Amino acid sequence: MPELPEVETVCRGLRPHVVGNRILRYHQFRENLRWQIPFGIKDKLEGSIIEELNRRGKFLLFKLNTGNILIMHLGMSGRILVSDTSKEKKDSKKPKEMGVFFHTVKPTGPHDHIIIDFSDQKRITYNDVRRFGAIDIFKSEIISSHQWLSKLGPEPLTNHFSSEVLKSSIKNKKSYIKTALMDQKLLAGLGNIYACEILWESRISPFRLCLKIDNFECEVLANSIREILRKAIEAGGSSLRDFKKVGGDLGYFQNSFSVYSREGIKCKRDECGSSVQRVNQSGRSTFFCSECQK
DNA sequence: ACTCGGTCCTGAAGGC
DNA sequence: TGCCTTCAGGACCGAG
Repeated sequence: MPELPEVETVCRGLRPHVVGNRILRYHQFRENLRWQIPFGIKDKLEGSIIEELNRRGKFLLFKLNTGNILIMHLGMSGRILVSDTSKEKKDSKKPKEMGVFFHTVKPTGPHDHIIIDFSDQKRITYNDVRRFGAIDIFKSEIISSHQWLSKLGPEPLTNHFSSEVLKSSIKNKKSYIKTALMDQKLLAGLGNIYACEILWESRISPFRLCLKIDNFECEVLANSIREILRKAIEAGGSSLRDFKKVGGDLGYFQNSFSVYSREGIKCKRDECGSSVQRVNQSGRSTFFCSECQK
């Protein structure tokens, strides 16, 4: 689900709730998401304070005061929601089982897999229908040493990325440019939606081979990448089916899509009389305008 | 070394 | 109504 703008939106929404906050309780309701959740994660998290929350590509990085770093990926359908348990109404009709008041936490909705309670009664819930998400915890001075991060390409919105960097990473590739844009080793954070949108903006066909993209086109592409991502973040990401911000609100960049999910609809360029096509490319739907994109 | 298709998982939508 | 197929924002893995 979430590409860079959605993960950035989650990161910004979550940050004021969790940074400086102490983790009181960690609860998980299954032992795996995409992969096994590491044993011992509960003990490493409980009692520690979150010092920083950052994003790298599509990963969220929670830096703890213990030196541990919690790393999360939302996969296709992962969501994080924040709630305030002090405001929830007490369930007075709840039977007192055997007169014992064990503090048990149960998932509140289907596909709630992890709940983290903080000392100020804030709660974050990780929900993931398809369970392609992942979570790990590790300790290292060098964040990029983690295997999920070590092969990631540059961040598109920093000065580690430029048209020259893009050019040098694609110049010998035989694959389609669209496939390359979605390759996290090349560039961190783009997925199917934004790859389609960026190519339309750049007027470049998704079927162009990387090695045939010239310097000028790389410059156009690099500018579109920065521009589209910046606008999508500003809009709070795109909400199609699963994505919601941490407070439950929707992003609204989907209203600005030029091609994605617009099969059969007229191309957004006024001077273009053509309509958006959808084709299968390397197993993913590609939306594009064959008139404007060459 | 590089590239591509299959695969994991659940649920929504559409055709018949 | 119900059953079946297709599709979905990701990315690892193994075959070629």
